[in-house]
Amino acid sequence: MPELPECEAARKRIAAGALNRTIEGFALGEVSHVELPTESERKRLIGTQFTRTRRHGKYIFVGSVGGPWLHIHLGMSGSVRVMDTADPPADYVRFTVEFEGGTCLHFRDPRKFGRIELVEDVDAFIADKELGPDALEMGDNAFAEVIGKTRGAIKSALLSQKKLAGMGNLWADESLYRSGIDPETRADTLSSDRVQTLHKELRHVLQAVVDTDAEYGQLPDAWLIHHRSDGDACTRCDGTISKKTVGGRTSYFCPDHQVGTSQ
DNA sequence: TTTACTGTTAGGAC
DNA sequence: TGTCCTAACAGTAA
Repeated sequence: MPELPECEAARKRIAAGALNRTIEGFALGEVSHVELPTESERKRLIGTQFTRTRRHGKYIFVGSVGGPWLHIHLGMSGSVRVMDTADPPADYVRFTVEFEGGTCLHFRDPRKFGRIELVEDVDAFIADKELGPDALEMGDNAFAEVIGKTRGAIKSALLSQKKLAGMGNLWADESLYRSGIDPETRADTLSSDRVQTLHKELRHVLQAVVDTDAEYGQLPDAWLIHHRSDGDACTRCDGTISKKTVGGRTSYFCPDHQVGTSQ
């Protein structure tokens, strides 16, 4: 379930279990329609070790000083796990990095929207994709500037990886819920106070989820994440949760306390 | 059997 | 030129 916090949890799992081990080989699962490193790219990595990780938004990188980076994007349903080679394999494993000593890194991807590729220069990659600043590292002024010149819905703006990298559907809804902003509100009509509130809540949401390693069960029951269904009681007022489509994505919100900008 | 889905992106509309 | 929106991608689960 990969938005920024889920990707950060994945990065931490890789950093904890897959660094400083010599790469012995790779295994491919059922890989039609999945973007993976070519055979010659895989050969380049054999005998080397990963020594560091990076993450920008939803993009995860594993690499070594002077060597190429393995870029991992989890797509809509991807996940990674460090396992013992002897452990029973999970379903939908598309790609496995096998390390010396019986450890391996599994990339699972049921819906095949994820991808793995070799990248020489992470900063150039980020520039090439035109990604915005990482959502957790963006400054107040930069956030206000980007939101202030967006004419579309605020929800769509939050989801645009070119404006800020890392927000996804769930945590965008959660941030707007806490901020009392209707997801359909035109971004450039929000007062600077409301933009500042939104930025504060957005960071709070992402950081709190990062702190639980994206274990949703550890998040407070009052969070929208536990009430994403039509007709649930709002946990912040007397309203009722409803849903609508904004920018082509389902948005859960409370019409009583989440309001737009009045004329 | 039908419908929805946590991400990205090409192509078209404005 | 730029910004925004929609549909499509593939597979599963409710």
